[in-house]
Amino acid sequence: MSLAHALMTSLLEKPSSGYDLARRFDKSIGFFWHATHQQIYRELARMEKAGWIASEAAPDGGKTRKRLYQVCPDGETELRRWVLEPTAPTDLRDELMVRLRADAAIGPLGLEPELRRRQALHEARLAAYRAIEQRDFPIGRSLSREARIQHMILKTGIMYEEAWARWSAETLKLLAE
Amino acid sequence: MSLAHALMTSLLEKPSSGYDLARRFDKSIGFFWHATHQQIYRELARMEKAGWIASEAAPDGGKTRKRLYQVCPDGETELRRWVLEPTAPTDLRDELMVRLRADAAIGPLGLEPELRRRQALHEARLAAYRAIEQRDFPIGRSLSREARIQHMILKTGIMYEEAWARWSAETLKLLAE
DNA sequence: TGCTCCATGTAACACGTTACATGATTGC
DNA sequence: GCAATCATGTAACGTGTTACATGGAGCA
Repeated sequence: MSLAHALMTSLLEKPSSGYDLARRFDKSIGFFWHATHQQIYRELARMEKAGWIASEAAPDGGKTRKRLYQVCPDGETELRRWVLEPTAPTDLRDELMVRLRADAAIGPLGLEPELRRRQALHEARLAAYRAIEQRDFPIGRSLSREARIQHMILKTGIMYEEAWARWSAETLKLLAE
Repeated sequence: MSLAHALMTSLLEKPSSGYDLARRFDKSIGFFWHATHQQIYRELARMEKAGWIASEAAPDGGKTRKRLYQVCPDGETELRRWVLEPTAPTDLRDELMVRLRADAAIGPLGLEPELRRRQALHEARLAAYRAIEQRDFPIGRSLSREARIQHMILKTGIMYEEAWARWSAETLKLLAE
């Protein structure tokens, strides 16, 4: 269970509603970790029951049903404990790899359009990340420790999309041979 | 549902038992896509019920309970259909990223040992993949289309582990600042 | 009035993990 | 005889996805 900890990390920086979390889930985490609102509401309910977070009606005079969540001391203790647990690396596990392998076994089946689509998709994301990088981490500005780590996380997303875009191009070349 | 299609791809190349599939799940897929034997047995049962695969007792004279599965025409039809479906890219979603983000918010918490552990882990995998590459795809040998695609998939795994090893090193440097 | 967005939720299901169980074969 | 490995399975649970539902607020 790690969605809970990801949400607490977001809430630590800014108390938010489930709806807000669902939409952004926090800039530098949400870019590469999507969660549906159902998942988030369910998890928030569990966390509140466990005493990790607490909620109050949003300060809008009861106009909306919005609830603001924030992290309790127990939640931060739990987060500190969890951070130092060992992690298992995430598998690659991209379906395109399986399709490619199937194409090798019984193909050629015409994967080129899909590869071009994927390449465009990764390049679009790459452009979006780079725009954010220029906006939030301009060159030559000295940054706090926190900002430097956040920048590192964004750069990881950039590296990831670069790698997939390059991979798509290379694989297209291979299929064209 | 894509485990089914991954399994069929493996079975197309070599009819196998659930046990065999669980152990190797096929070289160039299994390296970066792990599945437990329970998942595989459950999936094989479903696929047989759907008429995608068929099984027979292994030709060992009933000595073991081993069953050999192979792909039926309906299964191959389904696989061909599935291969051309559009794919969604896999999220990065590595827990280390969340831990790092939490460290930025409430840290420093001492993530260095974990990062060194992860770096060593990725480098070990990298070495294993490279050994396989040298064994199965020696330089200067001309390869079939199928082998070239399989080589591409292995190289993807190599790129992936390289990227994570490099990332670990860079992040360690950042935390040491 | 009707549309879109805000904001939260229930229910059912698919997929993945962990624990436990069973019995046969192989090797020391 | 005992342990390890082969080979298959059941059960329970945790996480993630999809469909559907509800009602208020803001705007043309």
